[in-house]
Amino acid sequence: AVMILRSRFLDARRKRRNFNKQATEILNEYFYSHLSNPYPSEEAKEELAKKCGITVSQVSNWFGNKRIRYKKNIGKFQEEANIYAAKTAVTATN
Amino acid sequence: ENTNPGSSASSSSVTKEGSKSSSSSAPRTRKKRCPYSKFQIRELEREFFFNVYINKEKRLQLSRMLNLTDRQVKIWFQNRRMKEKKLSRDRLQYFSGNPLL
DNA sequence: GTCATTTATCATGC
DNA sequence: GCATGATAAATGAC
Repeated sequence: AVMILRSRFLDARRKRRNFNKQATEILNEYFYSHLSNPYPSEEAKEELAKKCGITVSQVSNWFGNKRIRYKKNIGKFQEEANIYAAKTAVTATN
Repeated sequence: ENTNPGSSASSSSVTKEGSKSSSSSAPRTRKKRCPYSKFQIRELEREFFFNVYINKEKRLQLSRMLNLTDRQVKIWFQNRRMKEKKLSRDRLQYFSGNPLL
C-alpha cells in the first residue's frame, strides 16, 4: 500500500491536472499586471502559491510556460491581455 | 536514436567546434536541445548513483563512451543534482502536513 | 559549484 | 487536435 503511494509520487510528475479557474485567474492577473517584468520574487511566488493552492514550483512552471508562450505568439493572447489589463489597470496609476 | 551532430563515434574529433572564425562572426546560436537516448541516460544514472559529483577523468571517459561532449556530461550532472534536490523537497512536503491534494 | 531561466519535448486533459 | 502542466537539455548570473 505504502509502496504504491511512494512510487506514485516519485513519478507523480506527469500526472497533469489543470489548475482550477480561480487559480488561473490569480496567476493571469499577476502576469498581465506585471507584463513589463513578469518575474515574481520568491516571496511573491509563495504568496501566489498560497492563494492558488499550488506549490511554489508549480507557480514557477506556470510563469516559465506563460512567458515563452506569450512571447512566441503575442497575438494569440491579445484578447486575454486586454481582459486582465482592464481588471488591474489601477496598478499603473499608483 | 540519438543524432548528435558534430560528434562522430569513430572519427578523432578534436576538442571544440572547429569554426572559431577569424572573421569574428559570433552568432553563437543556442544549441538545440536534443533529448538523450535510453542508453545514455542509463549510463549517466549509473555513474550518478556511485558519485553525485563526477571527476574530470570519469567525465571524459563517459563523454567518449556516450558520444557526448565533456560539457554536456558536466551539465547533465548539474541538472541531475538539482532534480534530486527537488525530489527531496517534494518528498518532504508529501509526508508532512501539506498534502495539497 | 548552485540555481533561476529559456527552450523544446513530453504526457495528459478535453 | 491543440491547450496545458511538468520535465529534460542548455545558458548565464553569481
